[in-house]
Amino acid sequence: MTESLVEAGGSCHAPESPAVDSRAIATRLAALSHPARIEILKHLSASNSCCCREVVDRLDLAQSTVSQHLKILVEAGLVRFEPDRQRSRYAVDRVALADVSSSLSALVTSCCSGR
Amino acid sequence: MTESLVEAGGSCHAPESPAVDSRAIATRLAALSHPARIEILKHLSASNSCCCREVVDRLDLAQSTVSQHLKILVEAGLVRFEPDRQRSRYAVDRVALADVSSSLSALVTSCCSGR
DNA sequence: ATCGTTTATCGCCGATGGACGATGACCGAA
DNA sequence: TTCGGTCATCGTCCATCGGCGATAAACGAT
Repeated sequence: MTESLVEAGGSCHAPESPAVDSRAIATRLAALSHPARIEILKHLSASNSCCCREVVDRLDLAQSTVSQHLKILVEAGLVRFEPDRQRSRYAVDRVALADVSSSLSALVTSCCSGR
Repeated sequence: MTESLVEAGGSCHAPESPAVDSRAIATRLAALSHPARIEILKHLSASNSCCCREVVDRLDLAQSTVSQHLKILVEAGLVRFEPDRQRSRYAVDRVALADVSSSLSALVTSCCSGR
């Protein structure tokens, strides 16, 4: 299912090719490291169609703030953006989200079996 | 300002939700959302005993910077700290690390099946 | 046409993060 | 003792984040 980036069993690891790209995973985790964005993700996944306004109604944040958070999530590749006529539609990219999770899982696995 | 996002400790509702605490997971992911800290985790897991100096030698960062990152990881509960006489010993808390991973996994799962 | 709604973006500001050097404390060795 | 090495913390600087209001653009409805 996931890419086999982690060496299994072997204790030799390449010096310059890390099992997980620290910068890549840190960037995506940064997009997730805000409670409002987690809430947004949960709400997006709970309803099929989400416009910005809908999220604004749920969270107690200004519209501009929510729009900013949505933009961060889109730029991180975790949320897909589809400009409807008037209302933008936002939807969780479940594949990308699962990929982040598996990346972190790979990091943890490599940290736990790294010795 | 963000009180309405999460009711901390409140167990009055969320009867079937898998209790994905947005603030808790965001905090721990924040500790992981920096490439230097990911690198530190990888180095800590690769060697059984790691003092601060050892990490400084590998990463191209000042000693004070590395010490700060280590402190952040310790405060997040991801790294255990054991003051030796002269050299502090840092070690990955593999259980805590696995817990973060499973928390994110739970969030992703709830986002993917949350409809 | 105007009005109302939704959205993205801009500017601003306070708070935080991340980097560094300098400093002092601690400890082992000479 | 002194010297060298290690470490945590302090202060400073700069960049970014996170919040808001205001604004303009786009669109539907009237």
